[in-house]
Amino acid sequence: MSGERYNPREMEPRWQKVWADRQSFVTRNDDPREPYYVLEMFPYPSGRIHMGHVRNYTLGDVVARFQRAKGKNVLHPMGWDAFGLPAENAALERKLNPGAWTRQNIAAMKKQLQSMGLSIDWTREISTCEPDYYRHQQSMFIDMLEAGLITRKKSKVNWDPVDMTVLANEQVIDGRGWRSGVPVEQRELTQWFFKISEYAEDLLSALDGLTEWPDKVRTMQRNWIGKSEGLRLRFELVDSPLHASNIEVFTTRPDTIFGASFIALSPDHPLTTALAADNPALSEFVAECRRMGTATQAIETAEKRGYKTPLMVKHPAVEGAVLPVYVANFVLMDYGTGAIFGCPAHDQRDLDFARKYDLAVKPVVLPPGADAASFAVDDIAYTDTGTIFHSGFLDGLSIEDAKKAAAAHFAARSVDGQPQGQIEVNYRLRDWGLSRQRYWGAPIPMIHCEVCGTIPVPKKDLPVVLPEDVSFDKPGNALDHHPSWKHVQCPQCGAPAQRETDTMDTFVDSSWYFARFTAPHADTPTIPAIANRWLPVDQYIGGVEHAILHLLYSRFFTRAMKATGHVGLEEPFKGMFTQGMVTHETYKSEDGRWLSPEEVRFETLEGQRQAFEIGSDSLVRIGPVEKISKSKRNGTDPDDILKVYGADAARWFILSDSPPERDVEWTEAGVEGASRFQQRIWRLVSDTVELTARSAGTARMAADAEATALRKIVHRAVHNVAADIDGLRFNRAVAQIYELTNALIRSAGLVTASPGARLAALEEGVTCLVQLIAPMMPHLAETCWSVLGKHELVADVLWPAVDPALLVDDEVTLPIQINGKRRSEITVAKGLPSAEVEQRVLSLDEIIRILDGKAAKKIVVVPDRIVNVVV
RNA sequence: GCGGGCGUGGUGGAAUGGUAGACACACCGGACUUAAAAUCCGGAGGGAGUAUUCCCGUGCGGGUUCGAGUCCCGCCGCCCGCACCA
Repeated sequence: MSGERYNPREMEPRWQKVWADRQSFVTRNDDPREPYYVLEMFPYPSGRIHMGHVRNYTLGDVVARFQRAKGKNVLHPMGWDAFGLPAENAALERKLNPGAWTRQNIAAMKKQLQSMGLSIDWTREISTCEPDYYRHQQSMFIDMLEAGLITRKKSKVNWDPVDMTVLANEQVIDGRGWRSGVPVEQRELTQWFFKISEYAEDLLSALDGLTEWPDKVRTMQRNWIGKSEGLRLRFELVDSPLHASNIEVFTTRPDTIFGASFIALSPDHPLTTALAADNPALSEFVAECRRMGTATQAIETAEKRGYKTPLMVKHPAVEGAVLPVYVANFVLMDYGTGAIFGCPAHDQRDLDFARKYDLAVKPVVLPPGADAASFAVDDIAYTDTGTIFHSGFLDGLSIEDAKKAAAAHFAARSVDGQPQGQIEVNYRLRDWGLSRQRYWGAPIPMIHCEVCGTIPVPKKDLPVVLPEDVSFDKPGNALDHHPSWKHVQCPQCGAPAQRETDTMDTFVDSSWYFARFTAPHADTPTIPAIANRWLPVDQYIGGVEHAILHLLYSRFFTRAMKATGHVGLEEPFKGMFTQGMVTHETYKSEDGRWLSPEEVRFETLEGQRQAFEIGSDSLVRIGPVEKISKSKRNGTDPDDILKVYGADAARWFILSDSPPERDVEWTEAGVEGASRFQQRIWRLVSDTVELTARSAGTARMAADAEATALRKIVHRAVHNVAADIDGLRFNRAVAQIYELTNALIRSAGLVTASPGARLAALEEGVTCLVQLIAPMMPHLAETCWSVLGKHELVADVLWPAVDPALLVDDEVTLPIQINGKRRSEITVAKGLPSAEVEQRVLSLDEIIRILDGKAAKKIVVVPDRIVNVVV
């Protein structure tokens, strides 16, 4: 037996079948054990899994299998984020039916995932493109609409005038449609919105409670929500044309009001629009600003430009002073009030603008230590701390105090019957527009009736099923073009009416799938009691690219589901983990073609690794390690790797090489190493079984020192590996397992001489080793487990119990430092009093020699850790 | 510009303020073999020395400490996110 190699290709499908037949990973909601929910972000069914998926699902599977071994009732489901643009593109480019294309991809990817040996409960599989799923989403949409969480308003979209379609921002390249190549227009459409902005404060403050999330993600969300506290300030117009008598601005720097030298309006401000109506020059300026607006990258470098209007406002704090009103290209309509006051001395943009249009630059914040008489601002605005000066009643105050004083001052005055200044909190976060003028998405369950208005589809008529007999011959939304689908009778008055043909943003689909998994076959969106028992997800794992939108939307949606009675909690994900990317070397031929790893072979010549193109044998340039991408062709197909090395080797390698939050470089050598390690374990297990068989009947002797030493190593490894898996430090867990394996192999070589206690310790160690590798290399572990003569599955066995007595040593080896440099060491009984340690150290021959008669000034003894002699 | 992170051998990376480089990959040497693969044993941060051993070493410069990769201050470099947000 020991001569045979372990054959993953044969064993892996076999165990996958055993797990499936025994329903090993089917999770019951009424299982009394403590629940544990681990979830990886579900994939978009593009057709094939990639290395990022392999990493993501391996990480999750280790957690799932480990928690199962710890006795938890583990929920580890999988589904498909199945709506989205690529299906429509496939329809356009290859004349495929989006639904058929998607379902075929799902089938292929499911097979691939299953070949990875993931411990997934496939009975809970869901796919967002099936009416079974989205009918509940439609029903919740109606609930949320009725609860006032959804609104309908006009909003700008990118419109491709040739394809007659709305484009996502990433489909706009240099201001042009990605397919048509024509300039994109901004169009106003009436669209549905989730009122996420009403939850801005809650979503922000609750971040503090998400202690098991990466700081990076929390910070990104915080910035995205973008809270800023300031003052809404009203400036009286000198003349009041056009029904307006004042201009409202938002500022976070009311302390600098005495430095104000102009007012700037957004090109989209209502007052601008009114002024432009009979002013062609202004309306041309506005149009120009809009054209700039689409080319997002140009914004950073765009010059500050303005148009001076005939309007003037009164300075709110300086009697008799007036300020000019400009329309400026850098003022955003959808933040604050769409108007600002410019204080050039203390804001870089305002300064750039003021220099261009020759406006006053009056410093009002004096830097510490600067001279009030001579301090001036040149080309760099002063934005640091200081003392307010040249500012009337604010003089001498700190910035913070001046902000408060200004707020109080303006609150007490009134303009047009309203306070001149009001404290206001603004958020960058805007409402979540969920309408997509797209076919392949969940239909929004609304009906437009000329008589009754826009009304929800009655719940009894749900789902509003997406028709799959569609044609993509015409540009635009295929759903809108369907000959019959949108024509319905109004459910209220019976008159002919039209369905809403917009579909929901796919982010809606992914904002609640984690809740659906808890009761995937229920005929309501959730069964609240069950959802509440499973949620929040204990450990959610995915890429950092979803750090903002998906996670924020899910956090909002969970709150909305709570408000509508579908769950009883607000935060969906207790633990969040963002994995790093999978990278690979890049290869380029001499004539500049990217080569895939399969097209390259390597040789080591005089210690130098060189690459050659297979076939032509011409030299290949080995390029930098980069994220795996199609364009650079530096990816390996997971299928090929699984076929050659097996799932376990791939899993093991991807866990072993880097901490999971960092990028990992996929290397052939690395996965080969994993494969070799697999064989070492297999040999160790086989040898142990053989030793046991040969020594049958030999009397067991009492434990000797050797046996105890081995047992200590084993128990320590069990303890440490558990702690490392718990902390998601898989690379360290792997290192621990390597050390244990090395120790066991060494000891297996010694056992032959004297069986008995040592063999028993070896057997215990090997049994534990198999259990330790089980979460990571589950197929190999099952094979070893059965060879060890166990009858149950290792997947069903509890994590080995650690004997605490074996974790402590009765002796410790302390390093001895002289002046902080390690010079020697001493082995003493654990817990030996410091005074005694000190005495023994000083009487060591070696220490006496090094000290060479010099007296120790001080001796630091850190019990059971280290000794430092200071001379 | 703002925010976050990271700098340790040839490489990926270990290291509650306490022996820097665990473990692995790659490499080198040896054993086995007709040979290769596989496997096993051994070596290895840099420098000096036959050697016991000594000196230097965690991006750079300071500081705190008996003791700093780790903490503090100031730089340099790289990566990521957001960005005309008033």
